[in-house]
Amino acid sequence: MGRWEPDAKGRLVVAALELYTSRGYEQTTVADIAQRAGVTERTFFRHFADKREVLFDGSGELQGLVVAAITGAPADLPPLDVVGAAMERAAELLEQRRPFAQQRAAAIAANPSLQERELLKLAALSSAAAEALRGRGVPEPDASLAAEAGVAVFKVAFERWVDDQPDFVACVRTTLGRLKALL
Amino acid sequence: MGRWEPDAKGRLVVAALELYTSRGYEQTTVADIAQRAGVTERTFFRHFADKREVLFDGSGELQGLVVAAITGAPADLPPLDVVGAAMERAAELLEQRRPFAQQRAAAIAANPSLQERELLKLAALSSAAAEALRGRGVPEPDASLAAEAGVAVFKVAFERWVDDQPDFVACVRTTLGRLKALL
DNA sequence: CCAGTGATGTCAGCTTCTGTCATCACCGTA
DNA sequence: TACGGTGATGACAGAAGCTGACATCACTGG
Repeated sequence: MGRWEPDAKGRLVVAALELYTSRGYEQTTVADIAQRAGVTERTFFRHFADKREVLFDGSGELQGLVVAAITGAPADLPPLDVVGAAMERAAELLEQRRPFAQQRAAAIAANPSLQERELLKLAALSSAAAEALRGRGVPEPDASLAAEAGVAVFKVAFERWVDDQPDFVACVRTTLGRLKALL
Repeated sequence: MGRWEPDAKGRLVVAALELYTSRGYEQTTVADIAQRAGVTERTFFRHFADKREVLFDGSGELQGLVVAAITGAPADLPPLDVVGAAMERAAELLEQRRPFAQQRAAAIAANPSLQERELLKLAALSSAAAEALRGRGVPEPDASLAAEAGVAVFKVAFERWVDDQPDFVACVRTTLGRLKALL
């Protein structure tokens, strides 16, 4: 055994989610989270840039998956379907952690500060997707529009998946279908 | 003349935008803004919920315009065109204040904290638009998707308008056209 | 002339977040 | 075995964001 218990970062994530859920984000101080995780407040800020970021540790991984899927998609697939297929890849990450994702989504839905951070992560995802589309030769503004539309599909599909639709890929497919039908 | 100079709120907005522009959002303290506006820090927080909100005072007005436009649109117009037409109504607000809007957009683009707040306002706009569409009988998930797509069009069109395309309505029209072509 | 109202000032205090230095188990190397 | 470097953590001070409580005082209506 080391000098400290291992995985301080993971303990901080769990502690934060528990406290955000039970007493709410605003009523939770970083000192509370740190104490529950068995570290000091200063250590929290070494692992996470701020009090919100503790719930968004996996966003980089998700973005990497999506970008790779866009880059590796068949060359003749239309932009919107490329992004749609890439969003389906997110299922691999999500389905494994369904209970965590649901509890996390509930905490975020309950607090505007956390919603802001979520929206920023989704905007970053959209920018990265647009960049990947441009790498495939899709011009502007089509790349940005397809990326934004894809993220919109993701948002709606994710909401349905959290709200008891068990198959995320199916959620994305039907949602994308509805979007296409709108025109 | 009253006990105090009138329009403290307006002076705070101007002072904040000037300071965010010249020395940056993070390097500006609320005390700086208040001093430049000739009030105390406490008065700043009476007019604005936090340091970011000072740049988003007009967002409620914009949302009201858009919702009214959706509610009052011709009954047979397809949802996406309803939202598109509503976004064009934003031109009335924007074209009047072009220099202000440009300087404000530059400040926001330079700082992630301000971007978060902007994204939250746009998400609120999207929610309100979806609600207005539902009021017209558009079912879910079509209402949310059309609203999200409309906001995506707004974002891209706004970016082009700020970047020297003088006619906002034209930006919305051509951007919406590109989106439709994607499907 | 006077009481009520509303915008502001003053001040104390909590929380978030940062900079800086100290500690000390672990690891590779001599 | 001894020893110096490394990296995660603790301890502490302090700036800045934000809130609650109370005081002030021009203005307003009666």
